[in-house]
Amino acid sequence: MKYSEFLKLIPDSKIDICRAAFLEHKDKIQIKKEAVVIKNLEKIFDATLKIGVSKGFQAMTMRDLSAGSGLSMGALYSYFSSKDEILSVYLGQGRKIVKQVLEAFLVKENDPVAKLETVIQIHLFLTEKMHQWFYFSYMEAKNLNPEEMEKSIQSELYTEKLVSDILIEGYKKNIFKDGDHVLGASVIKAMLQDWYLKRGKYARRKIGVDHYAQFIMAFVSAFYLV
Amino acid sequence: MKYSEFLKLIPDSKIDICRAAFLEHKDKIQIKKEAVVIKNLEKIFDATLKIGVSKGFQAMTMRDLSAGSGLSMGALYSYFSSKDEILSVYLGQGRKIVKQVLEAFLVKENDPVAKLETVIQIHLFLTEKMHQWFYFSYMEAKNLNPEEMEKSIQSELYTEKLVSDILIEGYKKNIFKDGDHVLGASVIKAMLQDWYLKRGKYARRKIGVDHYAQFIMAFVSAFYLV
DNA sequence: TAAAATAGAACAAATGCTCGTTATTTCTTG
DNA sequence: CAAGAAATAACGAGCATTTGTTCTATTTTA
Repeated sequence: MKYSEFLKLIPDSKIDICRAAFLEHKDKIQIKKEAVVIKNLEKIFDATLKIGVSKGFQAMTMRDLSAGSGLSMGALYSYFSSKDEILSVYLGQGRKIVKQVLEAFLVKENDPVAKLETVIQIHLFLTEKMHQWFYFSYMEAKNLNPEEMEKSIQSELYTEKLVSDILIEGYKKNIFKDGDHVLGASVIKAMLQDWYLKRGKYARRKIGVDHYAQFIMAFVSAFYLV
Repeated sequence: MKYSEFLKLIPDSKIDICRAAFLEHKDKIQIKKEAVVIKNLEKIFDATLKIGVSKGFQAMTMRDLSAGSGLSMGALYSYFSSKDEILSVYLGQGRKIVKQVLEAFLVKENDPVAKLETVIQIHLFLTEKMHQWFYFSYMEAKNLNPEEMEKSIQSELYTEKLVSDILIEGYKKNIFKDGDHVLGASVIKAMLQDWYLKRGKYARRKIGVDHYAQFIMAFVSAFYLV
């Protein structure tokens, strides 16, 4: 699959995140009308991402966010009860989308090689589409409270397990070589993460996501295909 | 080479960093006696690393640092003129050590395969020994001023170039396959970085640095060896 | 005892958050 | 369908606290 095809197949993640955040936090948000909430959550999350990526969440002040989102301090606090809550909710909702999309695409495949290619591609495509969110999530996870941080770690391990399960299945079907598949998955994950952690570098070198996906698949295949 | 052997071959990086920092900033540091400076720089850097890794440099206050290092606020400011300067100096000195050690080991090798193995091993061993420094450096680089940030990026690209040069040399000698060696080096770098970015995960799984180095070498060899 | 090093109170600026007020939208009623 | 009333949303100055930094007083060292 090409990235361009992928884009056509998935809904707009931005609005999804805002709608889901509203539904899940309806009781905490002091604003009642859905349309208003979604419109402003989008402003808040957009500004959080923009400022957060450029100077870090800790360094972002509520005044920065107010200026960036176009909402007053007071308005911000009628959507979220604290600065930290913005981070928690935003990262939490993003994680859900990631899980949903990955599973939706993986369920279509049966062959281990196709599954491996799919998980590599879709992970890269997702991180391409939401690259700022991923970068932000990676860099700011340590600023979350312990339980939210745990969720973040679990989310990482979940993706890794998707990969290691595929490797193990492939080995059992005599398609992949034997080996430490957990460590293998870990290393593959590292390569996938590099795509959004070093976005600027790859852009400067004019390496696109389709090319990167194909390269990673070749790299991994060389080691695992029998 | 094993990590245990590596450790015997290199001097204590902690004291090296402090001594180098003193020599280079003698004029800026208001304290005159070298022994005093080095003793206290070590306390300051240790505390910076400890607090910085756990809560991030931005969130670390000078009072945290004062408590953590056992020095008063006044004392801290007779070693550094600002909080940011601590970060700049510490990261800068660390980068120097990394460069020195990598080059010292690489110069001993001639064969591309041996060079590749060396750069993988030494990079991993260095990041094992200084893993907190590397993690801290990676996470806080974006909080540096533009010129220091540029140095940080250059330092990353330098390591990558070490790898890509080896791959290209190996290709010219018909030992390695053809391909996009810059992209290859980039991906190898990502795997190397994972070692210190996910230190906790590997520790929990009881995977040691020697085993990880051997795995990465096998992974890379499968793709590159003709 | 003079120089060097450290201490920690004091200061201005900045920060997260609150709360009384104002503006806007929606509903009610003659 | 007005126009007043009620509900909802947005505003932003102000509060207590915390922050990086400075400065003078004190202690330590040689």
